[in-house]
Amino acid sequence: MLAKSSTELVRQQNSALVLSVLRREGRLSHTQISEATGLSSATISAITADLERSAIIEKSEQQAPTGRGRPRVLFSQRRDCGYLITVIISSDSIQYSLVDYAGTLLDRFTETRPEGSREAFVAAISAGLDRTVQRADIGRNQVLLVSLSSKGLVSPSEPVLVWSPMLGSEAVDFRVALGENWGDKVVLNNETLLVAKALQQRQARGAQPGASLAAISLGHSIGLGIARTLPEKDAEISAPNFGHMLHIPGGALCRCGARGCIEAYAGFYAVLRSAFEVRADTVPAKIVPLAEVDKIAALARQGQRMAVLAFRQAGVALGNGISRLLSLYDHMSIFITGPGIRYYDLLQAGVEEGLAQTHVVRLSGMPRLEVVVDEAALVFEGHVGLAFSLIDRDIIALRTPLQAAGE
Amino acid sequence: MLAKSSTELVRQQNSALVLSVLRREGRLSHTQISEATGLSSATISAITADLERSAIIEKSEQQAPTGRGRPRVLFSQRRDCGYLITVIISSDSIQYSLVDYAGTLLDRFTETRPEGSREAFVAAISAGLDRTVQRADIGRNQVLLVSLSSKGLVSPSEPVLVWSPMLGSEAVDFRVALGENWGDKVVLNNETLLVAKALQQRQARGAQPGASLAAISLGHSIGLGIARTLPEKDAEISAPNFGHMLHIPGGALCRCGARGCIEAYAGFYAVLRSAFEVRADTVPAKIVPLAEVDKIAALARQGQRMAVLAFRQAGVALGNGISRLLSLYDHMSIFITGPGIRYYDLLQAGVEEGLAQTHVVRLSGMPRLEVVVDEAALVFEGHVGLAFSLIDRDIIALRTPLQAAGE
DNA sequence: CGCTTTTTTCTCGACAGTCGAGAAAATAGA
DNA sequence: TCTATTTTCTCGACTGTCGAGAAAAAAGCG
Repeated sequence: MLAKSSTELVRQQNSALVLSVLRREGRLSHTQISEATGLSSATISAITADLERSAIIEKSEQQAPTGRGRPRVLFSQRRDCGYLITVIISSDSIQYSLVDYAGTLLDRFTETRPEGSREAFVAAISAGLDRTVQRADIGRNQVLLVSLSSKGLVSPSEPVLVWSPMLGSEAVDFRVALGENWGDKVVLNNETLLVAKALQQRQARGAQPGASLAAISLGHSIGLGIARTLPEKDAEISAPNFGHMLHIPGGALCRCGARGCIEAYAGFYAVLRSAFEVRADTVPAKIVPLAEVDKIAALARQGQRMAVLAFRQAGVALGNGISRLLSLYDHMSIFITGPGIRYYDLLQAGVEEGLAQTHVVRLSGMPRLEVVVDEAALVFEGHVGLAFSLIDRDIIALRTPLQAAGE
Repeated sequence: MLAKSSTELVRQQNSALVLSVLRREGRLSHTQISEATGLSSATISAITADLERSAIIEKSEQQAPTGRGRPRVLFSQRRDCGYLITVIISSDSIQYSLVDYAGTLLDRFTETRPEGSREAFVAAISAGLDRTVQRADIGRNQVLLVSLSSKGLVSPSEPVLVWSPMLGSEAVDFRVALGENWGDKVVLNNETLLVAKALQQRQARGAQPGASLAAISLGHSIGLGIARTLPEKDAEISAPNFGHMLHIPGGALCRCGARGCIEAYAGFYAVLRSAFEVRADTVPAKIVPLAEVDKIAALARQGQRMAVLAFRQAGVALGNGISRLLSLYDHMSIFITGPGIRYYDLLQAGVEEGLAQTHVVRLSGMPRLEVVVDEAALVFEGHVGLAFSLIDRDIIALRTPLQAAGE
C-alpha cells in the first residue's frame, strides 16, 4: 500500500539527507552540502538554519582559509546534542561504549558476563548502563539510544533476543527487562548483522555501485548478516538463522537441541567432536577453549587424518549453507570473519567443494569469498552507523512539533 | 543512500496513490477517493483535474443517485488510455491475453509452444504479440506493457530468462529478442512470483495486517515466490531458485545437471524415478505425462510400498526446503499450488516430517500450510496487479513533461 | 412551484517547501 | 584602498497541500 506524501515530509526527508551526509563526510560547508545532496543552496540555508535553531548542528570555528573569497563556515553535529551507548554482549564479557552525537568514542569499559541466570544477566546490563552515564557524568535523559548486540537470533522488529548460545530459547525482551530507565530507547541487533552493515557502509563510501553482501562469522557458533542493496532504496539488512539452518537431515546433534544444523558441523565444538571421533549425538559443551581448537588445527596442518577431515567437514557444511543462501537470495559477495578465520586455510577446500557442485554456482559462478580480520572494529562501526541513522531520523521527526511551539 | 525530495515528487506520489486506490476499488467519487487516500478534498480536486486533462481517468456517466444531495461523479481509468498484454509461457503452450487500462480482459487465445530451438520460441512469441494487436485492431503503440511469465529463474532487474526447464541455461534476453517492436516495453517474471503477488494482493484487500507469505508450485519443476511485507513500504516480491536449491549433497541427478536439487526429489520425474527404482543418476525426461504420475499415486493410495516412499521422499525434500527457507527469511505462511496439489495427501506427512525436526520450527512452531487450487487464475491476477502498478507509475512520471508542454 | 435541506464538488486564501538569481559579506592579492 | 573571488544569504516565483466556505445539484416539503 502506498502512503500519502506532503510538503512537510519533503522537508523531513531532506533534513535527514543533510544530516546523513554530514555524518558520512564530517564537517561540511554550505556549498559542499549542496553539492553532496543535490539540493539548492537556498534550501540548504533554510534547512541548516532550522537545524541550528534546534541545537542539532552548529557552525564550527572556521578553519585555515583555503584561498581567497569569503571563508567557508563549516557545519557539524553538536557533540552535546545527545549520546549513544553501545553494548556488545559476548559469551564471557560485556563491553560498554559511550559515543557522542558527533560520533566520537568518549569512554569504553568491559565487564565479565555473570554466569547462569537470565536475571543476573539482565541486572548486569542495567547496572553497566548506569555505570556508563555515571563515569561520564551525564544525565540518563541525555542518552538518545542504547544499541545492544548479541550473537543468536533477534526479532527483526522488537528488541527481543529469541535464541542465544548462552541462554538458549530463554528469550529476553530488553524493552521490559531494562524497565523504565532504558527500556524505551533500546535497540538490539545480531552481531553479524552489524558486521554486514559496516561492510556495506565501507563499500558505499567507496562510491562503487555497491552490490549485496553477506557476512559470515565463524566461532563457537556461526553467524550471518545480509546487506541487500535495493534499487532506489536504502540497503536492507537482516540476520537470519544461518547457524541453525538444516544441513543434514537427522544429522549431528546441535547444542540448540535439533539435529543436523550447520553449527553442529562447523562450530568449534563440532570440529572438536569429529576430530576426536566422539559420537555425533553427544551433547556438546557450551564453550570450547580456543586453545583446544588450535591444537587440532596444528594436528591438521601436520596432516593428521581425522583433524583434516574435521575441518573439511566444517568447510563443506559452510559451503553447502552458502550455496543455499545464494539459491534463496540473489548472488552476493561473501565476507568471512570471526575468530574462526585463523583456520580458514583448513576450511577453504571444503567450502569450495560444498559450493562447487550446486546449480546456483554452476549457473552464476563462484561467489566472491573474502576473509576480513577485524571483526570487533566492524561490529562497533555497524553499531554506530545503524544507531545514528535511527537517531537522526527520530530527532528530525520529533523536533518539528517541539520547536514549532518554541518559536 | 537517501534521496532528495521535492514538491513535484509529492504530487507524483499522491497521484500514484489516487490511481492505485482507483485500481483497487473500481470507480470512486471525489469524496470516496479523499477518504481512501487520506488526502484533502481540495487536493483530490487538483489531482483528478490533472489526470483528467491528461486523458488518464474520466468521469463516468452518473449512476442511479444514492439519496438526496448533489449526485456523485465517479472517476475511473479510461479504458482506451492504453493496453496490457500478458503472456503466460508454459512447457507446451503460450497463452496471450489483452487487457484494457481499466483492467478488463478483452481477448485471450492459446497457441502451442514450438519445440526445440530458442529462435523458434522467440519468433513464436513475437508473432503471437502481433496477432494479439491485430485481432483487437489496436496499434502497437497503444500497448503500454507486455508482461511475460515463465517457470524458471528470472533476472530480478532485466527481462532475462536465466534458466528454464525447457531451454536450460540457454538464456533469453527478451529485450533484445523482441527487438524494436516490443523490446522496450517488456517485463518478465517468474510464474510463481506472480502467484505470490496475487495472494499478497488478496490478503491486503482483506484489510488484515498481512504477514509475509511464500507460494510453492508443485509440478514438473518446483517454483517458489515470496512476498514480504515490510513495515511502511510496499511489499517486496522475489522468486529465488528454490527448485534447484541443494537438498542432499551429491544426491540424485537433476535435469539441470547438478546433483541433489530439491527438484530431483520432489519434481514429477523424481517421483517416477524413485517409484520405479530407476537409478538416481539416470538423466531424467524433460516432461512426464501427468497420467504416469497419476498411476503411481493410485498405487500409493493402495499402499504399494515404493510408490508411497516416492511421494514421502518428495514431501521430505519439500519440508526440508521450506525449513531452510524459514531459516533464511522470517517466519511466513506457505501456500502450496500447482498441478502437484492433487497428490498432496501423499506428500503431506513427508512435508511435516521434513519440517518438524529443525530448529526454526521447534522455536517458532509449524508454519501455516495451505493448499490453493486455482493457480492459473492467480498467475493472471498477479500479472495484472504487478503490470498496472508499473504502468501507473510510468504514466504519471511521463505525463508531466509532455502535458506541461501541451497546456 | 418555490423553498429548505442535504450532500457533494469546487474555489480561494493561507501556509510550507524548493529553486534560481542576484545581493551581500568576507577575504586575498594588487 | 580597491578589485577579484568565493561563499553565504535573501527575495520573489513556483508548486504543492489544506481548511473553510461558496457553489452546485438533487430530494423532500408546504
